[in-house]
Amino acid sequence: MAYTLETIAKLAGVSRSTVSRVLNEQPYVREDVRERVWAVVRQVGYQPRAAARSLVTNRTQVIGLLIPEAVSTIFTQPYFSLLIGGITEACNRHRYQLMLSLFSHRSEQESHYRRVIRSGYLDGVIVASWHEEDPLVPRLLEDGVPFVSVSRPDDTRINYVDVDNADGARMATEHLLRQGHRSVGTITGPLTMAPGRDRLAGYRQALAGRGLSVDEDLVARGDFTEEGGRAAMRSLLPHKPTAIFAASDTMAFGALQMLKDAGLAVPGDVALVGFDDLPLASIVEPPLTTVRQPIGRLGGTAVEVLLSLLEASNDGADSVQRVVLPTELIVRASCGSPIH
Amino acid sequence: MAYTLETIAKLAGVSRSTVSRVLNEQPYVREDVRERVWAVVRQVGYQPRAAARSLVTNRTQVIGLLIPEAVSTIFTQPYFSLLIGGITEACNRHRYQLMLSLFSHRSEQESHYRRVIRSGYLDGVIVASWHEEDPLVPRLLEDGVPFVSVSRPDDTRINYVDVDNADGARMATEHLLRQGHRSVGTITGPLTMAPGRDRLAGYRQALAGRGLSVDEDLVARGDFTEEGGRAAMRSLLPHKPTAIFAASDTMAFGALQMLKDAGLAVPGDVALVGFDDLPLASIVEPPLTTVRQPIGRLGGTAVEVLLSLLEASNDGADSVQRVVLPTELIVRASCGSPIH
DNA sequence: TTGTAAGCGTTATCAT
DNA sequence: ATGATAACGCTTACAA
Repeated sequence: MAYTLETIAKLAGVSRSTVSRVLNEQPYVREDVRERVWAVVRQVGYQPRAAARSLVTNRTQVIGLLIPEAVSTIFTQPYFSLLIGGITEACNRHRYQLMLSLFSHRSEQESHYRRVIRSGYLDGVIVASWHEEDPLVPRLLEDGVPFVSVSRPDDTRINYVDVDNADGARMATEHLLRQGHRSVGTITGPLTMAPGRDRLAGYRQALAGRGLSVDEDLVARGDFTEEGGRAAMRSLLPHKPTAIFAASDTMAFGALQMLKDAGLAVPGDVALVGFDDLPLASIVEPPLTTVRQPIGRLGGTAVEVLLSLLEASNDGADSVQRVVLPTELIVRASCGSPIH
Repeated sequence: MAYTLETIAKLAGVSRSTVSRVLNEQPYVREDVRERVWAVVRQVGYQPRAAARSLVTNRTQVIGLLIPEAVSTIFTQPYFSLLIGGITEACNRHRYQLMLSLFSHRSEQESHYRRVIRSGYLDGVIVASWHEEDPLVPRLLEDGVPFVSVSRPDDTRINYVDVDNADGARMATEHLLRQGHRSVGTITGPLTMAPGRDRLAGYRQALAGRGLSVDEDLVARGDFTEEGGRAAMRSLLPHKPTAIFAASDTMAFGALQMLKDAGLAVPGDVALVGFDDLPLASIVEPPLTTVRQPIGRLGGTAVEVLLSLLEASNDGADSVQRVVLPTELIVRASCGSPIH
């Protein structure tokens, strides 16, 4: 039932090696032989065993997507869906497979790491949404596993793709300032993640650019989740901001709910700008002004960078790759009309 | 650098087979030897090569999730996120890996099938969101690949897990009828998918149960997407339904937008009920009455059924497994207050 | 209880 | 241009 190279070889009247050559599109096979072999292969629907092949080539044609975050957190945030979509599409294009590795608990991570990474299942890895203190990334580095991060890390040895978070945040905040707002608050992401820090930095830059000092009471820390956005907004209310830059749409949605619950109108009482431009951003009431980041493209680019890394590791070349994609301010109703 | 069984064997002063026995928790190894081996294994951080192991065991500890639908379609529907979440969690629990296989184009499917399924990458497969005319499933059946569908198929040889779609739709429609509505329309899913057909059947049952005949003008065909919901709703407007049962929340959201655009109030002018209970259902304005299906659990159960299949294929047992989970009507504001 | 040796299905090296 | 044959790293009879 299960065909092997040997079977095909016999049927085609050649040797194993010749079949292997044909299958791998290698030269030095006579044209008619090549065709004869292909004919047999197609006829019986032969497909080489990946395990056998990988045992000798040390390649699996599989890359992993590691997201060291609770499963529930991940899939309530459309960000990840879009990211995975982009990654998947790129994988298909390059005929690579994608292994999805999400850990609910930190404790799973260790056993997972051994089982999956070290057992040679994967040619390389894309790491998304990791915190600086996570032991995973240093370990990948140490073990020499080819990987790319989808956010800018502090460590300069790490390959990454990211958007210009600070710049996006700056644009968003400047837009609010241009509308005449002077009491602009922000809901930050987790400051253990570079995007969280960078977007906060962009917010500060915008204020500094106008010669304004940052009122630390107007800086509330969130965690990129909707619930976090609600909580942060609640803590900001007493300080009466007239505008808020939330470091993610999801947090902005939470803030929006909180504002509604508090009887405040958006943008009438408080203007609101998010970050991401999730599909939902244009649907909520009022539609959310936000900083669009090309999340899908981010994922696709990560794949491409990773594959180029795998290529390079064949040659021995070995320079760090960094890709930064631009963001774009999408103005909708939630920030009020321009006052200039 | 890369340790093998041989290395460990030497370091521990035993043979390859003994190390293998220890690693696989087999009996007939002296306790002190066992400990000596483990010590070495841990010390050098040895991890068996998956490919080598799989070459001889014919097992990979990897299952695949196949979704033969455009990537973009998939990830704009939270249904899939929740499903994948449930699957992932179950995989982690059982120490299996998950390979994500989504095809954008039908043409990719064929090459994908060969590369991934037939090359022995996977022990088994979960298939979600497939249409009856899709050649994929018959092919899996023919090739004897262990798989479970996450929707009820027509073919009785297929293992599946699903919710009771007809029952859920019946509950939803009956609820609308109980409120006094007599002009109840429906937006169906694709009728090439069992859930689409079953939910329509449930709608008809409910009407029949009240001795009402179905006005076919009030049955509009959708495709489970938001855009499809909008379009279907638009086609229903001329027939002036006072209530709509949409076969998915996502379509209900689309319908909701269409109704708003048409200047109709929900539930004032038209009552609306969905199906799924996505997180968003409770957030939209007005909050959506809907039929809750335990999507995550559906995914987890699919994994469990699949693994039991893999077990069984060792023994030779081989009966079709079917699991049907219950649904629950969640009443919110979008269907108006009960009139009884 | 332990070790020896024969595969598993490929690729890769060497002859021819 | 083609065919033996030796790896690759593991499991699993079979012997001891």
